[in-house]
Amino acid sequence: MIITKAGRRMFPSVRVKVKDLDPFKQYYIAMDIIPVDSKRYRYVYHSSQWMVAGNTDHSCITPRLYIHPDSPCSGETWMRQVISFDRVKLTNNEMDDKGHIILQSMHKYKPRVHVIVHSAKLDLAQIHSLPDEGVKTFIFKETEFTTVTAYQNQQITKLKIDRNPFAKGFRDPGRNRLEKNIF
Amino acid sequence: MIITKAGRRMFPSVRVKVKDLDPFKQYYIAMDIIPVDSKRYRYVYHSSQWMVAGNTDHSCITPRLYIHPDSPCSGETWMRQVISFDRVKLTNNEMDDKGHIILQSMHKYKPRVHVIVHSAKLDLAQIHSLPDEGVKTFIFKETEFTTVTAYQNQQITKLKIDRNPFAKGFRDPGRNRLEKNIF
DNA sequence: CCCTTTTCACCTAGGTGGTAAGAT
DNA sequence: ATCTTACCACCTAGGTGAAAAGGG
Repeated sequence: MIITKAGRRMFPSVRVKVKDLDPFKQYYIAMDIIPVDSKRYRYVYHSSQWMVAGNTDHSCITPRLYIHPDSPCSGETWMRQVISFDRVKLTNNEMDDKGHIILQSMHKYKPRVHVIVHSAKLDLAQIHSLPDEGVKTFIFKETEFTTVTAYQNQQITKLKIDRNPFAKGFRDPGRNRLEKNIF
Repeated sequence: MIITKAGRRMFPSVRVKVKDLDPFKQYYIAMDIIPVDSKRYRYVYHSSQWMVAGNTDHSCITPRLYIHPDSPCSGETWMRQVISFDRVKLTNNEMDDKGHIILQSMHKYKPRVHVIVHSAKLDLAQIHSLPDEGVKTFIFKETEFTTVTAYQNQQITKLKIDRNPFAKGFRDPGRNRLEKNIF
């Protein structure tokens, strides 16, 4: 996943469905992203894989919480829709003041989804960390990813270009012909 | 104000500041638009004014409520910002299903702003009408306007073009030269 | 005749990876 | 040598009034 100073959307975006909420209770739904380990990685081109390239200490950093913009909302409404986190932005700027999720490049991460029971004390404009109770957290192994500032191999670049509507400008078939003719 | 079937933004947008809320209570803030009278108007070009052109019965129509997208939010947060209704859309389509505010063309209207105390029963996704209590309503005489499907005189057209960033394409000075040379 | 609808060029606003220069 | 930054062309997405066509 490319991360920049200004912030880039996470793509493909995390999308979930929820069940077994109380239809009449109010919930926040939120996402954060935590390190998979404390390793720094580098991509070894000739063997086409990520290799450990050192250690990092994530221990003192509390990950930022991204509250889904529909929050708070009734259980009934949440359960009726696919919940998409397509507007969350990732940044490598540790001083970010736009509320984006801050990550370090060349590290492995996994998103978490939190379902938070609304209580009178919670304010959408002020929640910056998870409350102590009333929270259920879910992770999905298949959503793990590695952060970069530029893609390291052409398979991932192609995948991104083919799937993301905003990258349609790079799908020009003439653009690929050159590469294909190399073979 | 131009209204269309698809819905157009209200411009200039209604912007308000609020004071004397309880900083720790939660509030919804909403807008609706009600008729100034039950008259239909037409614009008389040679006298440059709107004239009564018949009666209409608005009595059976409950105006649609536009909930400010930041709702619900704490009094403290509401008071700290200018509250702008720049995303509300107006339509002349009585069958509209996109939640836009429905108005009739060639009528006079005035926006109202409502400050609504949050109660456990209120759900952002389900409020479609004003609750019976816990509501304070404000009107501002200077926000009255007349609806049209095409502008009736060049002063208002010029005002709209000059102020709205999306109409910059019509500001081209060459465009006005033709009209000016008529005199 | 008067008002409405449809389509359009021309904007704002913002999301892509590429590329060359910069930084360490 | 390796990673990052700044800027770019090229997209998506959507908000303007103009103009011509439509409708009663």
